[in-house]
Amino acid sequence: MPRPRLSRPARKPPSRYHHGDLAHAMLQEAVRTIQKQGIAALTLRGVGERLGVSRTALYRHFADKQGLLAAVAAEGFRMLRAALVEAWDARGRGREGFEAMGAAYVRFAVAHTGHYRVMFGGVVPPGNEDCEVSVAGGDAFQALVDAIVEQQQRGLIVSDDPLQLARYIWSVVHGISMLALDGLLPTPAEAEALVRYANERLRTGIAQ
Amino acid sequence: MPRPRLSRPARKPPSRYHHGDLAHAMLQEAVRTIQKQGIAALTLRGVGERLGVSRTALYRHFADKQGLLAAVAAEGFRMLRAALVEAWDARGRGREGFEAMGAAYVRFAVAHTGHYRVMFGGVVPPGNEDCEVSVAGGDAFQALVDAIVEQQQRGLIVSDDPLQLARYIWSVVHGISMLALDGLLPTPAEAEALVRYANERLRTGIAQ
DNA sequence: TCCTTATGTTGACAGTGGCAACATTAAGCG
DNA sequence: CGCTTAATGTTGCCACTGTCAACATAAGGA
Repeated sequence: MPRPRLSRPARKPPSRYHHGDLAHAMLQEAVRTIQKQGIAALTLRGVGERLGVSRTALYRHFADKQGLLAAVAAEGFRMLRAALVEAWDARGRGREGFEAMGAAYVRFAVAHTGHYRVMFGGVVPPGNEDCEVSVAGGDAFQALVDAIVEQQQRGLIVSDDPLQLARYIWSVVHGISMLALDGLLPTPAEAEALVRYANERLRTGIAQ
Repeated sequence: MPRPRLSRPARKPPSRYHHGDLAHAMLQEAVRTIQKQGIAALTLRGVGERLGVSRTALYRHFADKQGLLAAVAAEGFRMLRAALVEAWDARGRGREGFEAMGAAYVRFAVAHTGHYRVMFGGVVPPGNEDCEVSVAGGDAFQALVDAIVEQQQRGLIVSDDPLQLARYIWSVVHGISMLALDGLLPTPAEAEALVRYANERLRTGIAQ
């Protein structure tokens, strides 16, 4: 029940009826819920309630629950891309920066479980080449491709098809992230150790 | 409504009240549903209906929906393990067999989407070290470790910690599988090409 | 000022997982 | 054979969920 307005509304939350930036708040709350309790526990009613808003307010900002999840995935891919290029740039865009990129990937996955699980949980039905989440995902992948091409031009990496190389490397970091998320790498330290090991073996191969 | 029994029951389905092997049938039906329509579309009522059985019959064979999904995951891990050792054994337990193992992994993931999505979708809450699914998953992983150790003893693979090596290689094949499942590798042929490429780069590394 | 649009709310409905109580069959045992 | 008991399947019921339609409220331009 909406308690009667006691005094005239303050400046910052002027009305309490219109939230101001509900879409963003809902995204945040959805991510927090998934991170703490898993995707299955995400409830539109719960999100609304925790934000002090009605259960269907969401429909003014997202098409439906799928839409909310798609937005989470898209935001996740944008954040991932930012983390990747940041690591790559901050460490000199050389071999060191490239390895930092890998570490940044896994660190993102572990730190932002809520996003990551939605990004790769088969939640968004694949196919739509030009939907927001596909575009964001493609951009993140492209950051890796760009770094590979740059390394190839400096002769630091074999000059195979960059796309294939990128897929291969993406598989490695994504696989490590999944192992960590599924609790198969007990501690975060173990995850970082695996990343370091993977970087070494990635460079030199496993053949004797 | 159960239509009145017109003639005495035939031999094979003697009663129609007791199904005979309902647990197995439900597993099968659940997998089929997930494969065709995704995890979100899996409904206990739907499973029961499609099997000509009541909606709550499932509870005589599984604790709840989670239990059914856990059984799917466990069965998946057992099937995966069988596929891995079969490929490893059939191709001579050498380098060729080892690469066949990788190909078999990806082939399993692509062919059994229904199982694979449950195995790695974050559906089973991690932690329980000794639950059925954890054990089955550990066994599948162990098959890879064993193959690595055997290769190391023949001097075909660098003699690093086998566990770390196994995690690294598992990450590669799991990552490729995920890319394929999420539709990022358009055709199955493209997936196989990536596996072949990964095998080559896995051996020799990416450094120039 | 009034009208339009954006935003939030309430009521209602079908579908879902799950529990308790009941019905039906199979299986052991004299 | 008959009786008892456990296994298996069913129905009634409940709280909860996503979603839509209708309504309420606020913000902004004319």
